[in-house]
Amino acid sequence: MSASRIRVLCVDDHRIVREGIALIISRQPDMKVVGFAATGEDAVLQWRRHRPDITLMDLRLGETSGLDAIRAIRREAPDARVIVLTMYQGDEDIHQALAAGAATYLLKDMLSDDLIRTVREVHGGGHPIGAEVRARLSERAAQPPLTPREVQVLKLVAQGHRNKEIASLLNLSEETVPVHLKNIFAKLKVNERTAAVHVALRRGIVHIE
Amino acid sequence: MSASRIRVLCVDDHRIVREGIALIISRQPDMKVVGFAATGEDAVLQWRRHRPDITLMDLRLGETSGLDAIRAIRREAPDARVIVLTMYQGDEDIHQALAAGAATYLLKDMLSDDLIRTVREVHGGGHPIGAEVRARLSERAAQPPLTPREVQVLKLVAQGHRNKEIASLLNLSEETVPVHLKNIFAKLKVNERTAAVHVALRRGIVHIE
DNA sequence: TTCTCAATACCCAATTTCTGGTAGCCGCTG
DNA sequence: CAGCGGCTACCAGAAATTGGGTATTGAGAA
Repeated sequence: MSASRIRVLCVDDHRIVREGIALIISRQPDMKVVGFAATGEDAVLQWRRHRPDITLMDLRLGETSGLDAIRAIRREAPDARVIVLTMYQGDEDIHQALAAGAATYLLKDMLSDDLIRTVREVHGGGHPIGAEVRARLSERAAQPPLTPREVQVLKLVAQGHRNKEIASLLNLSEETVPVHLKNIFAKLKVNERTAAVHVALRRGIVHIE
Repeated sequence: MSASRIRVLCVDDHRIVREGIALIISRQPDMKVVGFAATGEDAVLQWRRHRPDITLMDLRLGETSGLDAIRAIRREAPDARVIVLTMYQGDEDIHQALAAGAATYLLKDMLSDDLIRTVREVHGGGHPIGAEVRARLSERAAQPPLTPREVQVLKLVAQGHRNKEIASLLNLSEETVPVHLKNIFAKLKVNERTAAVHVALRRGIVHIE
């Protein structure tokens, strides 16, 4: 065994995918998989235990969020190198992940050779951002961002709540919810709640489940 | 090389996943991957070309649907053995896939050993249905099914269209759309359109993109 | 054939949502 | 400190949705 293999932690909520990616990594002479995790909490625990050189992280891990795991890991070790590897290509997903400290963002529709190359580049300190991901980021930069409160309201709308229920859930006056919605509609360039939910789902601003 | 390896066609729109699954399959002495496809159309073409013993098929292949591919393949060869391997666990997804002729339905959150075992069982003519999948199916059996027209209306609602727009898109009177919605609400046990969309997304009755 | 069901269309009342304002409070920043 | 943005609250009219009916047509099953 060579002296300095790149040690990889593999985080994905689908066992088959974890095993497949592990096989791809393990075939490389200069890499090895040192641990697995299926949830955000477990990812942080495994990271502490193994202190990997690279963490391959999916977002949306069942109940928990890979985003929170990235933040927790980077808080403990600001130079930790996390590569997001996911199927979600919403501009908000991408922005949030990179803002949380991910070194780069990969879509699962990529060749394993490119994954391998990216692991080496990030291990060497690089931040290689693909063309498609870059394009999504600049799209997002051109859009007005929603405030935290607006996102909160939008999530409840996406779950099918009425304005009255949302007001009650957030301890707001019944008159305030429509105000937030008005601003949300303007920012998302729609004029009704179902359309707002549709746009928000596609952009990764809110998620199902 | 042994005389009769199980010949597998691997259909998934994510290259990394395709390669990972192919590695898992190829490690088995009695199996080999004979082809790949990333879209529904390509799946049918590759199936014709290779006539595999087993097709591992994801649903939701970008634009196109794995469901249509299953139907097309089974129409050409009613004894073709297709295993659905996907992350979607909506009861409607499962029901549609099995109704289209899939031999079984696997969730990606499974061990590779179980995948391997299932491939052998299906190749031997079995229809092994997992406990979780079976549970979802019986859930669905207890629900009143939506009619084709109702699904059509619901999809347009999920895209953010108003009743007036839906009526226009489907060449209906403006008065007919609310009737369909009333029936949809009753069947999904909700009382507003956003809640209906939420339920429909979780159950796999409609999809985003 | 009779019966059921999907699909269509119309009516009406109640409720909710949408759209336009104005305005106060608070925390942060230049 | 002055200004800005985020969050809150209220008002009011217009538009859309929701929930209660009834009824016709056509296709397919009993």
